[in-house]
Amino acid sequence: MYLRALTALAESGIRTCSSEDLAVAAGVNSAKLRKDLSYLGSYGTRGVGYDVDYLRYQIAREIGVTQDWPVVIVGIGNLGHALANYSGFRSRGFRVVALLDADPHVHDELVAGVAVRPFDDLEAIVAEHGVAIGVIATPAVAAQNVADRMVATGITSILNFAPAVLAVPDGVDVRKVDLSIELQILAYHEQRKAHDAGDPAAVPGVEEAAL
Amino acid sequence: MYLRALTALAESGIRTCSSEDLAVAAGVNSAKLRKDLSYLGSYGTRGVGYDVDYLRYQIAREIGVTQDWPVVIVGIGNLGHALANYSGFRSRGFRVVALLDADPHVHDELVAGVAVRPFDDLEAIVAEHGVAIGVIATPAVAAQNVADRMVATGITSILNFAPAVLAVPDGVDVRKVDLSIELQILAYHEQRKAHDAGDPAAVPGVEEAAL
DNA sequence: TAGATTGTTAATCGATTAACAATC
DNA sequence: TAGATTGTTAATCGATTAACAATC
Repeated sequence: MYLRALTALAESGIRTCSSEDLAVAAGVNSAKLRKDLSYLGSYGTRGVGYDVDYLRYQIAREIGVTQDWPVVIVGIGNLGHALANYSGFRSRGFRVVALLDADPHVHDELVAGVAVRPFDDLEAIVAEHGVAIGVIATPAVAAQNVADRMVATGITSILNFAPAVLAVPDGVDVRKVDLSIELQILAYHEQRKAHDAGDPAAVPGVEEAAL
Repeated sequence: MYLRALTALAESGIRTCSSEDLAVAAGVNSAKLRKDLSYLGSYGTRGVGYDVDYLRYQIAREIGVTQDWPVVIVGIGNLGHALANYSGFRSRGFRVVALLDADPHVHDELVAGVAVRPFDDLEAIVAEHGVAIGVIATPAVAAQNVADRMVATGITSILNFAPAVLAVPDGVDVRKVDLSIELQILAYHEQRKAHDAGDPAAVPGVEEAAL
């Protein structure tokens, strides 16, 4: 987030910024920002602030954004399509080297210039490209099996879009993105707003303190 | 998450479960689960556990999943397409009532059976359908303007897929999903793994304690 | 009654933030 | 030197979890 905010600052011609400036741009508290940056090193100047380009470079180097990361996407439904075409991945060093799907009907179809291949090609593709990161965009029922196969082939990081809890061995990182839970959380708060406004259709709720 | 885990349990024929069972299914600690449920009420039976269907009903009622939520999606690129087609929304009570885009080239195009309309139709659509939730799937530069217009029309919950920090008034909820930051976090950990394994190409990192 | 499991308390843990000495 | 701002400490806050009395 800080990297992104710094890039935006640089693009608007700003060469130097204070922790307060950057914190506002990133939407966080400035003390938190300074503490976070302190884990990377001491890249600011007291009384002056941070050199935008220099800090950008240091953060980019630290988080490995300079490397090229080959990625496979499994499950080429609507979401898989969108992910394959998502420009934000490519521009941040992620290269989609293969799209896999268990359904033969979509095989050889071109998505974002890449042909969809059978899921059983996973091992060969991971070995060929040195893939470390896999993306799961399958239905929930298929996700654990896909994860198991990914782990068996040596993938150690998984981005899971399927609404399922994955069991993986130690040393494998899983991050989960659940689009409909995000909407549900918003809907819950909407309902609470209606309730607080005295709408009689709203149900009695839990303690606000718990939220 | 608990609701989803309970649904999965119910579908596999399980009628009763302990907090430990449900915690495992949801991927959390059982003490946390019991504490979370305690905010809703006291729906378990000591010595026995929870009735799956009863607890499902209570959670569903509490989070408002029984209601129908009209939603507008702004920005019909790849991601907007995928979101419009995403079956997980419809099945959880979210109804996409309109797709909006500023680009006239995509107007009247049918996506998931819904015609894309001009962004300027926002006010009319929100008023007509009583929309409270908006989804932003535009490029980052357009996001703040879209959010401002949404807020002006009375939308009070925004799901933001654009990589931008949105400024909104108090009382408006924003949730942000940033797909490439998720991948970047995985890539960061991958880099750390390579570093810890002694790969000389890996850069020196921050303290593990900070992660 | 004995065993099991909840609901809740209190302890622990970690993240956030205010405050300020260091220093440009 | 005076003003500004970092880097870091210590306080605060909130979330997680262990432990256990309540009770089925």
